[in-house]
Amino acid sequence: MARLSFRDQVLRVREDAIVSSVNRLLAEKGFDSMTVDEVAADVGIAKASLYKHFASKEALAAAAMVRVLQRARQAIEEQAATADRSAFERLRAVTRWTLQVQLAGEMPSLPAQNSTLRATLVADPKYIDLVMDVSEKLGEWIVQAQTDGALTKALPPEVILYTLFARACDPVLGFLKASGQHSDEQIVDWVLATCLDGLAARV
Amino acid sequence: MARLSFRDQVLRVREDAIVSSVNRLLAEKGFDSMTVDEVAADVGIAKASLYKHFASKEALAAAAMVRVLQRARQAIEEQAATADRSAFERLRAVTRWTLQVQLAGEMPSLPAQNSTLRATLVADPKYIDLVMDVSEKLGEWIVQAQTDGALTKALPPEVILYTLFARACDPVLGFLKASGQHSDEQIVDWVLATCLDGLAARV
DNA sequence: GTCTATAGCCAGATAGAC
DNA sequence: GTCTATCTGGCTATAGAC
Repeated sequence: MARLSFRDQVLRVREDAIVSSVNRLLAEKGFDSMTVDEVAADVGIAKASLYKHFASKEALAAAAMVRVLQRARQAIEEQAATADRSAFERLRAVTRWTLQVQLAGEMPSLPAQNSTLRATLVADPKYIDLVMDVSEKLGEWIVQAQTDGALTKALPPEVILYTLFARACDPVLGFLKASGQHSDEQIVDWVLATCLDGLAARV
Repeated sequence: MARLSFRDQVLRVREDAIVSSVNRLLAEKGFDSMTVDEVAADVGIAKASLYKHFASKEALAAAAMVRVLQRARQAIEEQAATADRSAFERLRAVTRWTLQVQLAGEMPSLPAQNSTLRATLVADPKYIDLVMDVSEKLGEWIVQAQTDGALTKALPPEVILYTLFARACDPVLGFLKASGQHSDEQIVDWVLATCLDGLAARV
């Protein structure tokens, strides 16, 4: 990690505040409903200043995605560092982390259809590298857990990986939270159970 | 069903064509990205004519939701009419129907956060009645299937109902279809399996 | 009820002074 | 790099002739 000048440190801190606001607003309202004016107001700077840091609204969203993927990779590495834990248990822990982040309103949600947004994302090497890195590490655990007999062998690893990724935007969490009758931990436990154990009774 | 004059029949057919276009565009691009200009062009009439039929863009979306809910209720009633079928089998059939509709690009997708859209929906008695009707019928089957021992008793019926509803916007279907390596039936079978059987191995 | 033309608004992005 | 002020385009919705 290169030493940063004081100037650059200030800049880093400011950009971090911007990404935090974007992350929260993306989780709250989604990409289309979020406006750059809101972001600027939330950070407390002028809109034109925002554009000195990020080239476009899409670039703001990409930065938020990079940050949440960095957090995900960190969560994965923490699991990788644990001893005496099976691949299945590690996958379960990372999935639980994902659900907790979403329930806490810290998971940015992007529309899968927006083409200019997708173009910005795939043109961002940081984003691409992180997605591939996270996919690869989870993919290894999935194969291992299938070998261990903990995960079903009836599904291809690809399907399992996508199903775990999709927990980041599972609407059931929001439904249950909106009902206001359950604790966050209870909600996470239930959704984790639907994902891993399924709805059909286990004999 | 009241007899309709020829004039009203023409009108009915035209509005049906409008709702079809809205339904497809909502499935394709989502509510925010869909423009009223596109809808008018797709139907082949002027935008001002559209507004003679529907008061707003939100009203268009509500009409599409009502239609897909009517289709859902019909699918439920077809299951209810079958003999020698358990509640669990009926739920599985309806869930399969939902996944097929989504994979076929016929499931309108609306942002859960948009407040003016939500206001239009909850102000529409047709929409509300259909949601309650569908929920009630599925809820009865869920309780029955739990009593039969086919669905897990570890989850409240509410959680199971939401989880089934969420299959209407499961992104895994689109991911797998985008990979282009699997048939639609294969994709539906896999996602249905993740939902009902879960990812963990069954002993 | 259909059309053309346009009003009115809002959001993304920029100009230019400091 | 920060600001104020503005441009530009696109979108919802409507006016008004036929």
